[in-house]
Amino acid sequence: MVKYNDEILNDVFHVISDPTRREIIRRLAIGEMTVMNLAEPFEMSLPAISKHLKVLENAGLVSMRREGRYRYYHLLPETMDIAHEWLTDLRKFWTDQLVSLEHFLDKQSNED
Amino acid sequence: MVKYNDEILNDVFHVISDPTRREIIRRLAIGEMTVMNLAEPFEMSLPAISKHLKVLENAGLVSMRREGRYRYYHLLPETMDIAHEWLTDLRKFWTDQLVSLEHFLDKQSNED
DNA sequence: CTTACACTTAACCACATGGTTAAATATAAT
DNA sequence: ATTATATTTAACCATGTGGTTAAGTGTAAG
Repeated sequence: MVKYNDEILNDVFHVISDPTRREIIRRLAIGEMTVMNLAEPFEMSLPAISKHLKVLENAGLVSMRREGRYRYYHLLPETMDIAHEWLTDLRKFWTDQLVSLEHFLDKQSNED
Repeated sequence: MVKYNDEILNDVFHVISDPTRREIIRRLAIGEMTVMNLAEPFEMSLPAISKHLKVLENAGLVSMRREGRYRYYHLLPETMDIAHEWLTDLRKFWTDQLVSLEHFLDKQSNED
């Protein structure tokens, strides 16, 4: 059994369960961006975006560099890879089991 | 841009951000199980497990069949596939951009 | 040095979450 | 019929979440 860091998974999945944060991530995947720039398409106050960015940063999904009064945020893909890996491994697992489960359910319904 | 169902993603990622529910999913990936059986390794009341199962069920990640007084829960992989796909697509996206970002950051640090 | 700009922090609010115990439901066993 | 078993529902509680507005911080521009 592969060892996963449960706390990282808690954080990452929680982070990406919010649609605003998913959109932020998707936009940062295109390239780095300032907060102002990131916030622009959202109908939401700047502090709200700022909080989302902090959540993303604490989870290790983004980082930033300061340039004057601007802060350029960018993605840190490594952490998200852990989440992707968890899903990929699980997926592999259940697709193996799926056939036997279906056999079981078929047998089940035949017995009724 | 591929169309993702945002609400499904909200639900699925929220569901799997809880370690208890992840463990339930992992155990159900092995095969179907009764609630009692599922609850056994957790230091948690049965109602708590019951609630988790309801959350999983509402998100479309599990289903169950009744057999007498038992309820056998099993995975419904399709929904989770949507989450996996979202991460896979995003991953593809950023790995493409990664090289150019690193170039940019290198250029950046060289300019200091 | 004062004002504008790009943010973050603080204080607050309504609502959701994850747990609890106690009671309810439904089937099985005696 | 009565009791035991499997599970859910109800009522409750503490804590966390995602938003708000107002105030604070640091850099840039006039």
